[in-house]
Amino acid sequence: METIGQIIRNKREHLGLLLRQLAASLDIDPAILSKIERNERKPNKELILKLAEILELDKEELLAQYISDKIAYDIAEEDCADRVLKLAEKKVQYIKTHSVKS
Amino acid sequence: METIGQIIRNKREHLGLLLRQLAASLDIDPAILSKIERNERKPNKELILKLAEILELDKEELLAQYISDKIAYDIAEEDCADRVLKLAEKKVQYIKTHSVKS
DNA sequence: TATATATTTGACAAATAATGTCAAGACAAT
DNA sequence: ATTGTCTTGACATTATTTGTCAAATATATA
Repeated sequence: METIGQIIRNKREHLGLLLRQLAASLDIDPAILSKIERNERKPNKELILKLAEILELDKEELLAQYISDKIAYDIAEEDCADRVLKLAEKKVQYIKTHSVKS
Repeated sequence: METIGQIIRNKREHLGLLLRQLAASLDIDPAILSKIERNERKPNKELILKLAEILELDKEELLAQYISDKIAYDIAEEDCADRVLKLAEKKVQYIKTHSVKS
């Protein structure tokens, strides 16, 4: 299973970009990008969208990977992870059907 | 659909406890508990476990409600919520099967 | 080996978010 | 009006996230 960091690093290298070059495009310090690619630090949503743009990756897909990573990390340690995900699904449905459409 | 706050308030009132009494048992300010019961502030895991203990609620169940609340809140705004949950499920499986058993 | 370039690491600062404290306000019952 | 309960909001404290930087490490090549 490929991590977010691996996806980013693979794509960057495939495009022949240096870490500092991509970092410059993203307007962040190369040290941060290095840590993100090694999954030592988590990118935020804004950065994910920028990355998808620059690396020509599907925005929705990368975002889904990013959010699911966060969730998996949150609940992996719990032994009720399956139940949690089922409940979350229900709640999302509920929120969607009951929220005010803008 | 019952929220965490509602579950707590219902049970507290059913047990005939005043807000300040339960707050004292939990060793928190009544203002905080008031906000938690109205879902204005989120309890943390430690508090959830204390609450389950004192209110005689199932620990696993309350914890599952609490975590799924957090997740649903995180992803409800995304329009790829379903995909995110499916991915999270896979990742949890992966983490579980690949993590070192203590 | 020496030099240049790229990445990693860790210490630290700054910004942001979570949590705790408190007093005044609102509400209901008597 | 007084008492008791809960709510609200301003503020302080603490924790977490995010950003900055320079030194250390790694890699390649003359």
